[in-house]
Amino acid sequence: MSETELKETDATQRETRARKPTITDVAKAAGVSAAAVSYVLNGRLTEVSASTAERILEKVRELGYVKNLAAAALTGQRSRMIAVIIPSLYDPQTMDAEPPINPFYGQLLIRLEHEARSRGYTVCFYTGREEESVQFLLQRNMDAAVLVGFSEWDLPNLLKNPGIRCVLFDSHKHAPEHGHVRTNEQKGGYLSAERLIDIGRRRLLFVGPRPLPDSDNVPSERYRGVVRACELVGVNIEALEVSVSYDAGLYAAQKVVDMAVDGVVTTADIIAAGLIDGLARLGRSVPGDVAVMGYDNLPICQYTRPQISSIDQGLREKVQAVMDLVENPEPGAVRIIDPTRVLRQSA
Amino acid sequence: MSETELKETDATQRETRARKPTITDVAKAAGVSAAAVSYVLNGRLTEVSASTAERILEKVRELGYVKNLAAAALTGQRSRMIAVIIPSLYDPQTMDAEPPINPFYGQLLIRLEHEARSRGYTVCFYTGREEESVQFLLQRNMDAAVLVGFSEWDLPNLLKNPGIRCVLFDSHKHAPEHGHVRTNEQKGGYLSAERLIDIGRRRLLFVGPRPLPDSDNVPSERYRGVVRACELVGVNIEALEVSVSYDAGLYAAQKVVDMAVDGVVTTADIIAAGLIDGLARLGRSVPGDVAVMGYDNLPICQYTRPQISSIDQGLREKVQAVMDLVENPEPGAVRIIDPTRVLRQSA
DNA sequence: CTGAAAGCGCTTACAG
DNA sequence: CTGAAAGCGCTTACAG
Repeated sequence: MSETELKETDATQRETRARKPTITDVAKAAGVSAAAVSYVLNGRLTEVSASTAERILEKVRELGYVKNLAAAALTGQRSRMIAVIIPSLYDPQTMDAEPPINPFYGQLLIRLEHEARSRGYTVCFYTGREEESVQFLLQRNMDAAVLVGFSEWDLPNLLKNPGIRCVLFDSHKHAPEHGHVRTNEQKGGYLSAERLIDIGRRRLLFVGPRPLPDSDNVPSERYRGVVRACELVGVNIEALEVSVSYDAGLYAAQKVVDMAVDGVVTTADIIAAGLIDGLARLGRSVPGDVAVMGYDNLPICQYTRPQISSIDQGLREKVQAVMDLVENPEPGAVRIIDPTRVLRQSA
Repeated sequence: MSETELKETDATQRETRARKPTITDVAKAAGVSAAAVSYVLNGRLTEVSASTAERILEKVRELGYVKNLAAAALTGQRSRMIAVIIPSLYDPQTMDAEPPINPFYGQLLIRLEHEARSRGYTVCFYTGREEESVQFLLQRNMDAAVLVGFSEWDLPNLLKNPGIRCVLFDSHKHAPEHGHVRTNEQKGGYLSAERLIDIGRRRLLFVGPRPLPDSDNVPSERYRGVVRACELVGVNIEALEVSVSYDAGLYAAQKVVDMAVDGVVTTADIIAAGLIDGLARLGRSVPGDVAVMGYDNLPICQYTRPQISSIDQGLREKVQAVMDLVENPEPGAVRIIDPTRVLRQSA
């Protein structure tokens, strides 16, 4: 019995075919081997004659064949999936997502997906605990994890796991095996304070997560920039520790009044939004009595009254840098993007 | 030569092992077959003795084994990945994501991921064109696609492809093969208009995407609810067509003044935010001269001055309903969630 | 209760 | 230039 006969028998036995055509279906239809189809699909044109390739591609179209990427990934290829991990989204205690979520993360996700897709990547999104995210990344065979804004957190399991490639985004900790993308935070702080000084403010307050003298996390770096700007002209500066939320800004308003400051550097637009509202409630005018700088340059800067002057962190560039490092990892690489100042009404 | 000897030879030949342990590695370490490991991993405890299971689990821990879900999915299992498709995120012409993105989508994504994860699903996120998304879903073997807010768009390739399970979110088109989750839009419109009427407004304007008499898309349904509320008390109502953005709201302000209305129903908080700012520029007070209702009850409702009274669409419940339908598909099912009214300052 | 075998859909050397 | 074979990591009947 010849090979051909055997094959035909096989074919007839499987009358009821799975809905989704496979590479084998295409191969049969085109009268070639699965290997040939694979070659054509992967652009290895030297391996197949032009006419066969043509025939194969026609069958691909005809059958509506779509490659199963999971199967392809199994043979040692990259999965072309990346995961965005945002640990700070939830209250770590309760893991509850109920309360105000900084709209910055939505922006980031959307921008990142756009850039990733243009390069042929799919983005998954994960907000669980660290230990679980290690499991997740391994299970799903992610090409890389983009770790967003972890500050004092340790992520030893993630960072040390040799099977996981990471790109640290807005994270101060240096991981020698991984890539890093961040804004020049000192410059951001400097630009912010400088504006307040330029418009004649002399009693400044920094409002945001606590800056630490011996840390290089985001708020600490920003504060450093603020201090630098102040020292240049001998202006007074203090710091008020609050969390990153609208309510925190609201709360800060009373302090601002008590301390009789005339200019505030915040570390987030949503803090600024809360502060502006809080000050209004206390009968203070912005920027008249107190000038306020935001940070991130989110759309909400336009929505508040007065509109928020802010620092744009160059998200577009940062997202490109992230994908560059995903595609061409450079262990220990640090990409630092310069922020710019966007003036509106609040300062 | 015995089987055992052969196996040992094999083992020694692969001294340099892949970093990530496989089911076979675990099997070898535990001295059982891969099948046994698989059974234990999948909780088929009847197939394996308790002592063997124990031994296997120990090795799993010891080796740090993590299952490759892609491989598992290959054997006909579900991938436990879902994709959130948001076609309306970009300008369909340019596919450019630059300009204002409604923060609602960020909220939705984050909530959905939370709910999905708690049920063991991973969420991917996709904003490409329809044709490409079909390809994407098939390639990635997604269990389901959550189609967010498509209105006049046709998605024939997506909806008709038998290989793709969809859950339509806030989409008016009825797809008999798929599940649907939406808000009771008529009620939302009704609640919004009712509030304006309650506070004595008699010249109302509906501001949002154009409502159509013969359509049951989101704005049309909301408008219907608005009209119903107005007819009950003989109040005048007109409609102004704008896109969903802050700038559109800003633009609408002049019209609102020209038309001398005293109450506005918008279809989105960001429209309301723009409108409020636009009215302020024109020297009108909100809610004094014009009362304004938002829609979605986003965090930004707190940030504006005055704060926006809005309609909460019950996102939490909706997200649960979506996942219910992902797990237990009911072709043609429609889950309708009732919205609630949240009063602040703007109305 | 346990193991060997076949298969999921793809890719990659390796012979012809 | 083309095809048969082995393998990726897992699961599932099917014999023992």
